[in-house]
Amino acid sequence: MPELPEVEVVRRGLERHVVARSVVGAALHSARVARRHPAGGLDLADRLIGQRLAEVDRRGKYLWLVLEPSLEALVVHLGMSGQLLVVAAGTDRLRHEHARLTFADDGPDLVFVDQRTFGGLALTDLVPDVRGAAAPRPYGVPTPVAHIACDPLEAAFDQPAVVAAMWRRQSAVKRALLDQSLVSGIGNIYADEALWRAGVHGQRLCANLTRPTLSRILDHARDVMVAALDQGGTSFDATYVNVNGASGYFDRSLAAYGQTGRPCPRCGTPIRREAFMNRSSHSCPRCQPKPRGIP
DNA sequence: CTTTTCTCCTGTATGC
DNA sequence: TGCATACAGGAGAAAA
Repeated sequence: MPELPEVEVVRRGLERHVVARSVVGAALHSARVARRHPAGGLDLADRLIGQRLAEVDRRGKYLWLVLEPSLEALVVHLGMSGQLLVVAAGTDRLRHEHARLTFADDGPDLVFVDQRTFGGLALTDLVPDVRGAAAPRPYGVPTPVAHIACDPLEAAFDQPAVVAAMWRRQSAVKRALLDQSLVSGIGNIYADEALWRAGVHGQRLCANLTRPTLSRILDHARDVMVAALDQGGTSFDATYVNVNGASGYFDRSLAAYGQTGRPCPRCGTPIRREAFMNRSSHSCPRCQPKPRGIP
């Protein structure tokens, strides 16, 4: 699943393959891919044509291209299975292809592919970046990103403030890690890994943890995402931007996520899987004891 | 305001 | 073999 490291790998690929190019054609193949664009897919496509992709930026799992001359943003969210692929101009439509941009230079097309269709595109205004005001972005951020918190890799990420906000919460610490308005970029995989590294069960209440412990969990979240990014970067193929290529290699380094029944790398106890928030949580029964009152 | 639950989607794996 | 069911889960709307 694309979380922060995978999205960053895609951002770097776009920087290399599409930034500074001008859109000459845009096709949206399904209404659903533009469902977050209120004016609809035709409007989105029309407004892209003739624009230059001036810059690519990211916050958490959101990705966007700054358009010139309109100074709007093409916002991309990959959802669970979205991919941006750079393919030779004019190649046949791909399986699960939902959108395609073609360029004035007759170079490769940019294709949005998404099997489970939780991802999508939108064209929105750029607004001043309030959340990241400590390290402002020259173009600002797209409207749908304005309510998203900074991610742990941003210069403007204020960890003491995030720790304080978490500590005030009456909710499970894993729920807080997944709340993109508190800290962005963390999904189910890296939440489980960060909690395993910290030796904390995800159903512990934030308010019952110490602030140093919460801070340590965020440190681990950052560390594990940087480690994944380092490996994703090495698996990047020069000819296309591939989300699966980014996460595939790091799979071998996961200690908890998806490791049900395998020995905990720290103590050897089999990793358990539990249902939480309508998804799966993976943890070590010995290193991450459950809080009281949780069966 | 804060916190939780529900819904969207389809390919793959598993069970009877 | 065939059909039904569970599962993967990000994010926003709706509900509590």
